[in-house]
Amino acid sequence: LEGGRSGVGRARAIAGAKVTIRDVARMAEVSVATVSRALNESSTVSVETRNHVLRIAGELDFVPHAGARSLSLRRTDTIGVLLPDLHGEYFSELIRGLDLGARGNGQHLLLSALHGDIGEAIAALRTMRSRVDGLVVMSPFAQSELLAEAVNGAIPLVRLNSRDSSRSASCFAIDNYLGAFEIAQHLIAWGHSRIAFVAGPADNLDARDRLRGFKDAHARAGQAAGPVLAGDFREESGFAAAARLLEAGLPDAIFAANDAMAIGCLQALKYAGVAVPAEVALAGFDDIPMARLVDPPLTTARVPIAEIGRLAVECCVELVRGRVITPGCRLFAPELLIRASSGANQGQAAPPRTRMRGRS
Amino acid sequence: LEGGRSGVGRARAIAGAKVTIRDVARMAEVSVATVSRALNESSTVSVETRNHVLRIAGELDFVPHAGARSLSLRRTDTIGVLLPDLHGEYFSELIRGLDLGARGNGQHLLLSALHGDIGEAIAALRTMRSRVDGLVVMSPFAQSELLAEAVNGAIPLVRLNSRDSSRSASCFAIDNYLGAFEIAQHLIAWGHSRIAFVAGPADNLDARDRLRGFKDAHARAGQAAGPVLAGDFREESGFAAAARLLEAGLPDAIFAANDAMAIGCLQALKYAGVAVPAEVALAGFDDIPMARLVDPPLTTARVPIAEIGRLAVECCVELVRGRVITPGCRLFAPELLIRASSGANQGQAAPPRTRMRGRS
DNA sequence: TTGTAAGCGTTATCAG
DNA sequence: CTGATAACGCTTACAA
Repeated sequence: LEGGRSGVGRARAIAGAKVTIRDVARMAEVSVATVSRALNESSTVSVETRNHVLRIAGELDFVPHAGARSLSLRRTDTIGVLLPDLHGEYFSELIRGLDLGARGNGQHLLLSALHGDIGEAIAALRTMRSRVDGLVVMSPFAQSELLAEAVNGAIPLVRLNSRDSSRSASCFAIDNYLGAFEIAQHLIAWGHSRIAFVAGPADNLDARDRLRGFKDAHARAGQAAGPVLAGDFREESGFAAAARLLEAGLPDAIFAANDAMAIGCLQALKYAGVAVPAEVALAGFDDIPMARLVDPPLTTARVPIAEIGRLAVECCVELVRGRVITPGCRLFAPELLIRASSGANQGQAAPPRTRMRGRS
Repeated sequence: LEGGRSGVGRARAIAGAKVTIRDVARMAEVSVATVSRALNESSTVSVETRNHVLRIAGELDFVPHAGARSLSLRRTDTIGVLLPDLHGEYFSELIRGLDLGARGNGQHLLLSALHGDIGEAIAALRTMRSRVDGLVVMSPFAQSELLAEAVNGAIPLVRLNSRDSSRSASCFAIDNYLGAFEIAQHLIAWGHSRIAFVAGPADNLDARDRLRGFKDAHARAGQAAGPVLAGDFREESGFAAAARLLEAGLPDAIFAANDAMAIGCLQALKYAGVAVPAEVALAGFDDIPMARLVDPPLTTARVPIAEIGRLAVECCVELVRGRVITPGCRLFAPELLIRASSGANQGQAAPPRTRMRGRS
C-alpha cells in the first residue's frame, strides 16, 4: 500500500497538478507541521528529517501556495508600485532601480502604470492594498494627498518625487528646485540676460518646482526672468514653444523644463537655421541618454532616478518590517552637466563677466 | 449593546486596522455569506441588502484579503512577467503594452526584471509560480526551453520573442530574420557591395536571427556578405566595432543589429570625420525614438513591441480562463523605415543600379 | 433571499 | 524533535 505512493507523487509532478504540503507530508511520511518546519528552515527539525522532506518536496516539485502563506503569515512579501505615464529611459531606469531594491530584499514587485487621472490611481491603490505589504507611489498630481488617504494607513506608503508637507509620509524626491536654480544660475553667469523658460504641465509638481528655481535664480541675480512658455514635457511642445519664440523674437537662452522639450526646441531652431549655442543657448533637465548625443550636446541636470527607486523600495521594506523611520522628504540634488549647448567653454575655469553676442 | 458597533467600526477604519468580511457582516447585521454575495455581484441578493452592505463596506473601508480570496477561488488575478535585462525605450514600451493588456483584463502584473543568467530566471519563475495565474516570459537565452520546464505545466506560459520549436507553447515574436533580410536587401539594392554587420550577443536568439537574415539576403542577391563584427547590443560596442572598421578599411555600408549599436557606429564615424551616408551608409534595427533624431536619421526596422506585449498578456489571460488556443509562434513583421542614413533618396522611386562612390 | 458550515493551503500553538 | 489542530479571510454548496 505504502509502496505505491512514490509513483503517484511522480505522476503528480509530471501532470503539473497542484501539489500541496499535505502531499509532501504523505509522501515523506511525516506531518504537515514537520514539512512546514523543514521548508522554513526552522531549527527544531532534525537534519535527516529536513533533508528527507526537502528531497521529497523537490521530487514533487512542490511550491507553497502564496495566498495561503500570506493568509497565515499576514504578509505577502511583495511591494506594490504605482507609476504615472512615464516614457523612455527615465521609466526604464526607475523600474530597474525598483526591481533591484525589491529583489535585494526578497520582495516581489506588483506594478501598475497609470494612464490617466487621479481617480484611476486611487482605484488601483485600493485593489493593490490587499496584495502587497507596502506601496511605492510616484504621482505627479498636485492633489496627491488623496493617494495617501486611499491607503488609509493600512500599509506603509513611500512617495516618489512628490515633495509635500504631509506630516507622516516618507518621500524620496529629486530637488527640482535646486537643479533648475543651478541651471538658470549657470546661464545667467555666462552672460545670458534674457532667458526664456519652457514649462512643464501646470499640475505637475516637478514642473512647478523647476519653474520656481528658474525664477528664484533670476531674483537672486537681480535680473528679470524671460518669458515663460507653456509645455507638457513632450518633445512636440518644446518644438512648438521654440517656434513661438522664433516668431516673437529670440531670447539669449532657452531653458526647457526637461530634456525632451529641449530637444524639441533644438529641432525647431535647427530647422530655422538658428545656431546653438552661438545665437541661442539651450539647456534641459533630466539627462536622458539622448541629451549627450544631440548636436550640440545638451547642458542639463542629471537625476539619479534608478538610485532613488532602489532606496524608496528599501525604505518601504524597512517600514514593513516595523523599523521606525522618521518621516520626511529626502531630496536628491541633481548633478549639473555643462555641455556645449549652453555655450560654456568647458576648458575655461571661470565664466566671462560679459559676453559678446552676434545679435542684439 | 448593538448601538456601540457603529462607533467601533468607524474607529477601525480610521486606525487602519485590517477589517475583514466578518466586521462588515457584524456591522451590517447580516451573515458573511451575504456580504460576500453582495460584494461579488451575485444576483441572489436583494437590492436593498446589497446596497446596505455596500455602504457599510465603504464606511469601513473594507478591502477583501487577496490571499484568502485566491485560496478560495484558486486564482490570483495576476499575470507574472519575466524580462531580461532590457534598456531604454524598448523596455518601457514593452511594459506599457504588458500593463495595458493586464489592466484591460482586470489583471495585476507581477514584474521581475533584470535576469543575468538563466539560473536566476528559473529561480524567479519558481517563486512566481504560486502567485500568478499565468506567465509571460521573455528570454533571450538559447536554452530557454528550460524555463518552460521550470513551470512544469503548472500554469499557462506565453513566450515573448523567443521563437522556438516547442510543441506546446504559445509565443509572440518579432520576425527578426525577415526584418534583417529586408534591411540588407535594401542596402544591397542601393548598390552597396560591401556591407559589414555588427552582431548582437552570440547567445541571443534575436541577434542570431538578424544575422541569418543579413547573410541570406546576400546569398539571395548572389553577393558576398561583408565582415561580421562582434557586439553586445550596447552603444559602446557599436562604437568599438566602427573603430575597428575604420582601422581595417571601411565597407560601403554598416548594418548594426540594433539601433543602439548603429548610433554608436555613427558617433565613431562622425568623430573620424567620415560622412554618413556619403562615404558609408548605415542602418540599425528596432526604431528606438532616438533613431529618427540622430543626424542623419537612421534607417531601421520598427518593431511593434508594445503591441506584442499587450497581445501576449491577453493570450495568457485567455489560456488562464481555459480558452483552448492552438499553440505556436505568431511572428510580427517589422516595418522597414528608410531614412537618410542608408543613402536612399526617399523621393526617388527606384534605387540606382550602381552607385558612384567617392572612395574606392 | 439568507444563514450555516465546510473547505482552500499554510503556519503556529500546544501537547506529547 | 514531532504531531494534532486551531486559526488566517473568503467563497460556496447546502439548508432553511
